[in-house]
Amino acid sequence: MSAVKPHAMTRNFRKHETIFRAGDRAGCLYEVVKGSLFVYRLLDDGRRQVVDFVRAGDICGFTDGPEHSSTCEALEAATLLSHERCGLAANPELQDRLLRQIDQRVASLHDHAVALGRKTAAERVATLLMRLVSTNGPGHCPAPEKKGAAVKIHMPMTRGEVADYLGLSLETVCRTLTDMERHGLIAIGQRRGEIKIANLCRLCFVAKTDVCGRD
Amino acid sequence: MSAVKPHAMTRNFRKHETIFRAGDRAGCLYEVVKGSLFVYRLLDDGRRQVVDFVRAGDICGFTDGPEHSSTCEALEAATLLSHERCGLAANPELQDRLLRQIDQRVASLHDHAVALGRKTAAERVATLLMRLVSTNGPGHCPAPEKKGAAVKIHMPMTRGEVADYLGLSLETVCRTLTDMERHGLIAIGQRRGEIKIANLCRLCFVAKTDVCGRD
DNA sequence: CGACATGTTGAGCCTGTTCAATAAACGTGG
DNA sequence: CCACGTTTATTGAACAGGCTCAACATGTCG
Repeated sequence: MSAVKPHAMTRNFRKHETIFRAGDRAGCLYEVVKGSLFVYRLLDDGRRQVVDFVRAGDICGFTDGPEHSSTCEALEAATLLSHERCGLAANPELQDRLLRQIDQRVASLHDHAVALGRKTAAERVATLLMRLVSTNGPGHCPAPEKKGAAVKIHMPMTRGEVADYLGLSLETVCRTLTDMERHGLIAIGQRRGEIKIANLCRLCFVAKTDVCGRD
Repeated sequence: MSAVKPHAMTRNFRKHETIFRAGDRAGCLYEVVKGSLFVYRLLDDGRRQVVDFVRAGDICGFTDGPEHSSTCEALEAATLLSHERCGLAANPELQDRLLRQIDQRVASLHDHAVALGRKTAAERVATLLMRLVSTNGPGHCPAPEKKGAAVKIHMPMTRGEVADYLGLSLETVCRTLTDMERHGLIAIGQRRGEIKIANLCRLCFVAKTDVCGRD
């Protein structure tokens, strides 16, 4: 009903399609309905930092100033709801969701800063794997009912993308995953993006996420 | 007038006083009127990451879940407005300010992620110095009217705090600052926290902030 | 099936760390 | 205002984690 969501528009994106580019005029906020995106920045010499993963339920498109300073790309096929910023005032229901999103986004970005600033390569990789498990937001044990159980996860990004997210080199990500497999922490499937975590709690311990220790 | 700001309360904090601690129940948002704060997280082994600096006009206290996962401390004497979260719905004027803050906070956290993940020690230090110059938000040249001019700044934090913000060791921060002084980029004052930037554009170039290159 | 992208592994190097000693600045009380 | 203890800053030397460059293997998709 257009009365409820005055300026919302649904759009589908394929893997690797661009949602917005650094420099684009920033008129919209994007709400992920299905799939996932990632947001990155580039330095002129080509260095890249993935600053956020955005998943179903999350909102992105935030930017200071009239233009985007980051680029946003679909990590896998995704469905988005785009909301005109100018229609925000007239949409208190979206405002509500937006306010709830802030806490999640900020918490996620804080987690990321801790990983980038103070964690070792193994801790960073483990942290990411744990994040990929969690269906609940961060800050909750991803699977409290199956502590210590084995879980299969899908990692939709390449080693290079993981590296650029974790502030590591592609090779270090590779080596770290191989090491984890050697130590029996995970099993890397033959199909790309398939990883089996042998023991959640053990991985959580390596990640130093502090989440397991909270209860 | 209590009708305008139903649940707001002004409080003063001295340098190093704690605003909230990790684990505290998160009932309030804090708006900085004067001074500045910093927000950090600790790992159990003592590693610390400062995840955000919060300055006049900024809002902090965001957290996923019912408890704070970070600690917030006054960097220098500060005046804060605390707003009960439960009163937010009844305060559209604050909601507006809050929505505008999101863009700034997220942009600042993204900048920080780029620094932590992909910048060298010198680039990180330069980036911080540039941030301390800017009275305008990030994403704008801090002083477009005096490109290339000398500027005096006040750095209210210790080397250790800078290090924990930039994901470096205290010693590296020291050495980097000394190097910059040797190269004539900055002059470190005899009084603590006093730094003179010899040439803004040169420092901006070292910071690889991309801000100077935008126009 | 073949071409191309992605992933894995190795060797040597470099940036930033750690540990340790010294120096400078601050604040307090006389 | 100065002496003294404490905190913060600086500098040096050796080490190490992660990077770079390079070769090779494995998947994937047309």
